[in-house]
Amino acid sequence: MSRLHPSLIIGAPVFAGLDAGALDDILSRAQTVRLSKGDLAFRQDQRADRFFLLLHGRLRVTRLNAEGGQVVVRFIAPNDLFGVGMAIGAATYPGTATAVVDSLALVWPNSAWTDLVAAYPSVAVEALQSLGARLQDTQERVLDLSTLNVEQRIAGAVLSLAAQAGRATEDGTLIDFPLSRQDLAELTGTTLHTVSRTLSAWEAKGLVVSGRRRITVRDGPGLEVIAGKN
Amino acid sequence: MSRLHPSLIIGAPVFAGLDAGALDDILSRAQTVRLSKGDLAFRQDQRADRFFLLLHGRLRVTRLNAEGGQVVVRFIAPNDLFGVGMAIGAATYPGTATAVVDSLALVWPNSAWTDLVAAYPSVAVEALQSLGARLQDTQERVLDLSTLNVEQRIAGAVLSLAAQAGRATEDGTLIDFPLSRQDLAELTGTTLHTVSRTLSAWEAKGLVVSGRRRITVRDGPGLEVIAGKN
DNA sequence: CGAAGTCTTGAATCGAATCAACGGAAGTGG
DNA sequence: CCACTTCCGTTGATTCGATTCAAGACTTCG
Repeated sequence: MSRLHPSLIIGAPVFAGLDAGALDDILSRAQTVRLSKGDLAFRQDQRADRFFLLLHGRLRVTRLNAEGGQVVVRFIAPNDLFGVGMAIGAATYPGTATAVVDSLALVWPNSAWTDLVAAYPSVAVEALQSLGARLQDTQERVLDLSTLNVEQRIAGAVLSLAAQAGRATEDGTLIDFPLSRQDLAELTGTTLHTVSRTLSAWEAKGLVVSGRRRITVRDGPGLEVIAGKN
Repeated sequence: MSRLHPSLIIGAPVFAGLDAGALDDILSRAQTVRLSKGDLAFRQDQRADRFFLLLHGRLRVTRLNAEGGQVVVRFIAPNDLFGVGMAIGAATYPGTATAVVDSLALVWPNSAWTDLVAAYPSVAVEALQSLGARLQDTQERVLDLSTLNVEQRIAGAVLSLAAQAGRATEDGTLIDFPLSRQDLAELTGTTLHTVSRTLSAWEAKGLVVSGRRRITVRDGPGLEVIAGKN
């Protein structure tokens, strides 16, 4: 097996501020996993015995309830740490992580977490910050679900995805991974029908251009007015 | 100022496993705050320069959005750490904490956090776990808001409050702090009207007994059937 | 005792889900 | 490479749960 190069993880916030030796040490405990489109990194309720860092691609994390209802918890971008059940004291993964495009990740056994935190305390601090940011986001989502109507929530979700994964094109900002109406519905607590109608209406007004699993934002400020967060 | 006794914080999970000397050291940096019913521990968007541990009483944390919509983020119980903006990298408090009964808390300046984490690493680990549990709860709430109807959500909220703050009485399990219809509505993303109708219907079926800011669960299993999480 | 806060209940309305049918694009296999 | 199937999206019609509007009763407290 070939050595992994430190440049792989130098951009990851969790490992920010560590020197080359530390990065080497951290990498020496990792393995790489390829995930083809549709493959799972882990499944909900499975024993959480490994954690991951996404190097390339995009993953969707979903969570199911007893009656079969499903929500999209989040989309994982490169340099995001995920599946850290151990660090937060969860025995099993709270959701299912699916590759939405061909992806590449690093994996560590859970035992490495304790060692890493002990050897490099900044890792725990960074993990705490990133967890805090996720808690904030999730609380914001509860607020949105409780106080905004469907159109406002969809606008907010599209804007935040465009900010997270936008790529400039001649048409506007393209959300740079395949995103279905169903995905957007599960992200905003509505149905694919309502999402479809909403996007059609926006397209008629020139706010977005959208197609099969593709959305391009043409008029961000216009969407912000709809989202009504300021 | 009189010395604070270690027994005050011995029950707090964040400080679990520390010896008497450590607890003394930690307490020596703290001050106590009394909060009368209705007082605020901190206000949303205020600079987060202190963090707290609740010793006695109950606090409600709420969060407002731009249009004046409000949700209850959580209720804080004794031994809970709260207002830890600093640890999670937030410059300001993300919500407002109000005492719902006369309460007593310990306060530390933010600067103490860095020192504590450095001197007692288990504090960071415990904080990570408790933050993880809160993230889980909040994600569960997103799932509930997205997939359950109002009656199911209210049932779930009542059951979880009874589990968190229940006291056995001859009538059943009383939620042991003042909880208005409005509070429950802001916790479940509905209106006080719908909560009132729902509780009235449940009372007619013998599932609960409720009155002004009081709810007693008479038939927990009955509510669990309604909540439908199993 | 008056005033503010909390709760209840009826009636009307409305936003979004559901039901239903179809069109088109992408992937699969012979 | 074409036929078939599956997946994804659109749009209309209908229904329904929950909000909104409205009025009044009860409780607590200064």
